[in-house]
Amino acid sequence: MRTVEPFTSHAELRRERILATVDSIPRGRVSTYGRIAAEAGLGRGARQVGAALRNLPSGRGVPWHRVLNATGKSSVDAAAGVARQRALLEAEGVVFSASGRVDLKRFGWPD
DNA sequence: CTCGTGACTTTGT
DNA sequence: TACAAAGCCACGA
Repeated sequence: MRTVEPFTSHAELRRERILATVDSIPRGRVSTYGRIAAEAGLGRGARQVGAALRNLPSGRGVPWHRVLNATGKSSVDAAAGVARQRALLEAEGVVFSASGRVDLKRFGWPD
């Protein structure tokens, strides 16, 4: 069969690379929007990473919860969302400080 | 082309 | 540690 790539916009390719990178974060580790952007070859496109995760197609199994901001905190707005993200990470062994932050020196990825 | 927006980041108090 | 301001970047009105 001829994998005829029916039209893949530049924006779509970029999004795929972002999701692929997020998907490569090991279980029990976390990364940041900025790092993901760099890893995916977006330079300073941290906000683009956030945008990609914001409208995630449910059920694709992307470990969105392993992405935190540069200070090690959740950037998800709704309190319920923050709690869900934290629960998922704690279930993998990630530890949160009293101020609700994750030590990136210890759980950050890539090392 | 200019403006406003946003799961961001860096810098300066 | 916390907050504000400015920087940054793709998008869409």
